[in-house]
Amino acid sequence: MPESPLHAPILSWYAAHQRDLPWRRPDASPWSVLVSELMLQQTPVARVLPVHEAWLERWPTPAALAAETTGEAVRMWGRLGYPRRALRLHAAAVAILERHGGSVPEDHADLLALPGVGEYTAAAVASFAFGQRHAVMDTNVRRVLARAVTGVALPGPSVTAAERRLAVSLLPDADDVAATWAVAVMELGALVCTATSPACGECPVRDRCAWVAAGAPAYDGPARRTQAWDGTDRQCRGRLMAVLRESSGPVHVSSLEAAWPGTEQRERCLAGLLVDGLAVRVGPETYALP
DNA sequence: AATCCGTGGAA
DNA sequence: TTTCCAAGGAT
Repeated sequence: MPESPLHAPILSWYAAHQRDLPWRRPDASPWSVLVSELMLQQTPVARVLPVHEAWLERWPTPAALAAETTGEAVRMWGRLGYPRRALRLHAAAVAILERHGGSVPEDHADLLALPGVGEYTAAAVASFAFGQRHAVMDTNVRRVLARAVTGVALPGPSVTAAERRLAVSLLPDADDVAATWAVAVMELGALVCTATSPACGECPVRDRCAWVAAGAPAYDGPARRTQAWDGTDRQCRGRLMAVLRESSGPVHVSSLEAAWPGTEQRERCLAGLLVDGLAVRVGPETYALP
């Protein structure tokens, strides 16, 4: 289906309201786009901006990053969260160098094969960096389509086949238009059709929105489990990683003990960090970034 | 398929 | 203060 009544209003809205983000500029490299996508996984734009800028300045190409240790990548990652993404980005740089001569691949399947690149990120890079026609399904797009087309407040916990069919059916025919459509719907979800308090008064398709037409009914799908935090392994790992990150060299176990009092959990989490490659043991009682 | 994996700002 | 959640991926 080439034409939908949603297309023109959303494309016009995007042309007028899009944010000026570094990875969207005309001179942004595919590498810049790929780095941004890894950083933006589960992480707000505002926190990504400064790290992305420093990252691209230090490592302007995949080859430059591939020449570094993984520890430097983890350190530069800073407090973005989910530091395994830094390892994956480094591994992706190595793979790009080895398999693609140092250039970010254009092919969706090649992108998907890179560490840290799943279905969403592969489609996003292929679309945003190379102007291809793909269904780019992130949480923003899913929410916009759930409301505007399906008429429900929020999408379910995982992408369904029906959602994917819907997204594909809405793709404009032309590659370049489809690529702009993808980023436009995403931007609408990020700026207007937000999760908690959507600004329907500013929405270009409010008069066509199935959810608004239905009276904006509350979410009634399966319960969305909220992640626990206090006392979890994730919190413990975060504390340990912060100690390693903030030290210029190896740290003694006493520093790690000071960061997390529970011995059993601390040792389990430290072992996990070693397995993940986020930390290394450099002496009988000292640890460091890899 | 369900769980795990960080962080910090905003409501 | 507590809760929610922000351009997901790997297992």
